[in-house]
Amino acid sequence: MPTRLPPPEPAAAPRRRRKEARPQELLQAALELFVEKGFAAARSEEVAARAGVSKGTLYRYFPSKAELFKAVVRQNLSALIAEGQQLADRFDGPSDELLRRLLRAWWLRVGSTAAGGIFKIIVAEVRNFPELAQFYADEVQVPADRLIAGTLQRAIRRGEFRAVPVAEATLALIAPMLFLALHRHSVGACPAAAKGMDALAVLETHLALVLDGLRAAPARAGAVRTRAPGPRTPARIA
Amino acid sequence: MPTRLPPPEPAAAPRRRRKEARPQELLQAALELFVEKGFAAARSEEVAARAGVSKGTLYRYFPSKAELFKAVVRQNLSALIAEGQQLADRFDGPSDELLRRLLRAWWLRVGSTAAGGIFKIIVAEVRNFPELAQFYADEVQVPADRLIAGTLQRAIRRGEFRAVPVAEATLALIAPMLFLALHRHSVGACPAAAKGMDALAVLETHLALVLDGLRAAPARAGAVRTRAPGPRTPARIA
Amino acid sequence: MPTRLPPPEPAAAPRRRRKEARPQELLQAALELFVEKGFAAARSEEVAARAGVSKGTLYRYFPSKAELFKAVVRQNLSALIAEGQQLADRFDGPSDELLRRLLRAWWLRVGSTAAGGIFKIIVAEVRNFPELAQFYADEVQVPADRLIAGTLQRAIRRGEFRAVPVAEATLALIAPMLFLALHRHSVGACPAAAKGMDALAVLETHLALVLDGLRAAPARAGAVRTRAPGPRTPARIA
Amino acid sequence: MPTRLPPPEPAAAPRRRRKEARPQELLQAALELFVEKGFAAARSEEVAARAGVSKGTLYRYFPSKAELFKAVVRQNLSALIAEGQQLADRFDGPSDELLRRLLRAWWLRVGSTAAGGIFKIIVAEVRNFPELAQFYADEVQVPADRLIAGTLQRAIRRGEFRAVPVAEATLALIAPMLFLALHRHSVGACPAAAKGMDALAVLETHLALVLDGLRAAPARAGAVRTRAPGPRTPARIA
DNA sequence: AATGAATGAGATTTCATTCAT
DNA sequence: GATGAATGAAATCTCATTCAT
Repeated sequence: MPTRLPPPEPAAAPRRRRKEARPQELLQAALELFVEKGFAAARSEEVAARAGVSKGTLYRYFPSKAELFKAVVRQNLSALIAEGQQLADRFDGPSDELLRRLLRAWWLRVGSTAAGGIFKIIVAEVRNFPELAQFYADEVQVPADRLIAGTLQRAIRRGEFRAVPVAEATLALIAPMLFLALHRHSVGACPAAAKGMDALAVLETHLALVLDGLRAAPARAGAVRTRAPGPRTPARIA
Repeated sequence: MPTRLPPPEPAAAPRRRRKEARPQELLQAALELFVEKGFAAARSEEVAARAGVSKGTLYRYFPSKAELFKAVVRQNLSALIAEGQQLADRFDGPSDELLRRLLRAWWLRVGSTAAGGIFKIIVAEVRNFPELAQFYADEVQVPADRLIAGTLQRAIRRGEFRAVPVAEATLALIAPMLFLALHRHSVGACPAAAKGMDALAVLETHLALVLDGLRAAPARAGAVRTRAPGPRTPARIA
Repeated sequence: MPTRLPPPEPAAAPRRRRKEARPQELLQAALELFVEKGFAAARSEEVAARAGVSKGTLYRYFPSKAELFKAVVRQNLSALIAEGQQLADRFDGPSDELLRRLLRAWWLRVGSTAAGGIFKIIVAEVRNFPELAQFYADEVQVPADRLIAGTLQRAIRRGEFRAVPVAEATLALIAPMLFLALHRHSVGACPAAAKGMDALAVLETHLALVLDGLRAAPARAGAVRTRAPGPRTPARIA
Repeated sequence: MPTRLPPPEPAAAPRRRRKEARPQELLQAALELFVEKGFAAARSEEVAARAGVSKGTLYRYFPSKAELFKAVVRQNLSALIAEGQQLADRFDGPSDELLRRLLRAWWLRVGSTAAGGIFKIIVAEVRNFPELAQFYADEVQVPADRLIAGTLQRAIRRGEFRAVPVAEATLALIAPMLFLALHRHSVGACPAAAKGMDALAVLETHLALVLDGLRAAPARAGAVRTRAPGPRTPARIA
């Protein structure tokens, strides 16, 4: 649970200690505010105010709003992906176990926290800020995709999963988790649309279903077709 | 079917027709632009320009940007939901067939078209525009939920589906579709992150897996647990 | 003498007429303010206010402060240079007469008016705004130099002037005029340093001296050496 | 002699010397930066950085940016003027020789060095900083004018020069030199407008011409009129 | 004495909305 | 009815100056 920042604490914290903690405090405030309002709508000044400093101070630490956002992304997503990749590299148990671990860790540390809101921002504003689009692709999308798709391929290679199309399966695997994260920070955060729901329950249901469907065993053959025979509409994801 | 706006002076269409077609053209232009840029970032003037009229004219038809957006939502989502509800009300075949029809229609007419971008806008900006949040909840969320959740309940009542928690299952059912729609209009539209993928393939895979998992039959009992026994983290969707 | 703009004149001028006069009024206000404060220090809002409109209106007509400045330069300098070039092209009297006409016209229409202040701005800020530097070089410096240097060469070709180094002579010719223009808008405009002086007297003195010195006749040979024999310090103008 | 600042840690200079040299280094850095960017646009922090100290230290030595600038002016201009005045006071050779010495010294020690850039600053920014205007008038303009005008009067009194209007002649005398100094630090420093030219050649040409014209001898009477008989336009230098 | 963290006024530019023509 | 000129509230970012350490 993201702990609230303590109030300014006028004299308690000596200058020196404050200064070292500043970037952290600013990043935390920025994460919160970006998630609440989005990148464009979040005002730098409010980020600063929430971290208990003035506008000018924010700019001492981060040269622009865009760089501030990048720092938020790095702090909250990059580390986790790197850890996941390390785990995957040395893991030698069954692949579905690896997948479960990766996805659960993601949910616990990202999806269910404020960091999950970053995806809302990306989804919402990537088209308006090409610089951020590129950054996100390089810093998050590519490594994360390599991690999950790589794990699926490992599973297929080891005969644990059927030979499914990897890109599509990757998306099907993570879509509900991302969607839940998105939801929590948008409609789910609105009084108007509030509707209590157990996110973890949804996720577990989803995971159970999908991992089950991926399994190599020929159980109930034909019941699950990887590729539907329907009309080939050209609905390609750009 | 969404057609491109004609260039400023289409000799074919006499002035009379243009005038009557105005609202349509404005709505179409607004849909496109809102989806491209988002609600806040789309400029009224550009909407007007894209519809071939002036800013002032736009305001003659819609009293504010917010009302324009509402009209876009009504035109593109409300009608489909109503149709779906009508279908559900008089349908008496198997429930999974009904669900397939509803979801396929949604994909064909919303998810795979510009209208699907409305969800991106909602996800991104509800929190910044409470008025829109309320409107969306009333106009889309509640009726759509009633339609899908109602169908699930019908299926359970008729013994076609197992007794799953309806709210969670509804979400798990629609999440990947919404997610794909979102994706198409955000990361998927960015050159930086372009990655060809067959959306329909993802959807069919997903539908097959999930509907399969929902079925009442005791097939491979235990393989799919509706509720995971793991630690009950309080990760409730707000 | 630059006539002051009339006060806003609330109802007298109909919307339409105002609109057509706007760019002119804005350019006039911009010229005045740029000359008073310099490019960087002049505030867009004050330019607008001086033209009797609001900040936003200024930006309807000129997309940025830099473009506004360019428009001011074009209006006040480019036209005169072009006229001068035309005169030179069809002039067939004695070259010193041509030079006198060119320089007097410059003084009357630029040097002695607010437009002369543009040189102050260029001198002061060209290094801080490379975009303006390039613009000025292309739009003013090169054509003006061609005009004057060309005239000197014509004079030399026709045997009217001695074979002086053209570039240096061009500078020596215009330096005092530019300097006077500069002076009028800087130190000369300060109460602290006010010192009445007859600009035209200075100029005529200068012209007389220099044109006299340039003449081809061998009068008092040696009295005026084009190039001093002193130690060749490498004091080259960059 | 202006030497480049040493890099941050010059082993050769012990801490002691550094400390004593501080004001010098700061003044040198300030001169360079003021000349490059102008008074308003030069950032205090960059001055400090260029002198190898921190912002705070700069403020320890000079209480404000304006005072720093004044110190730069005093160091670079006042001394030379005082020297010139001393020379003039005890000089008893021909006046044109005195003038040549004064102007050449000025060019060698000011016009051709970074100090010459101070005039660019004055020209550009006096109007925006009345405090500096007053300071400059008192500290530079008045004494310098007294020196040159005094010398002219001496020459006239001694019958060496004709009875020219002193103020105008003073200006005509120094204008090209100032102009060249200005030029070197503005347009001349811009790659866009670079045009090699021999500054000293221009100056010598000018000096030769003007001193020649001033001479008392009735040489070629009428060729050089001190005051043109043309229409008396009221083009007075403010 | 020296540092550099902090401040906050201020500058350019954007855009929803109004309303005279 | 249609137009587009005009407004002015914001929002990002800069920098001289102060002062705790």
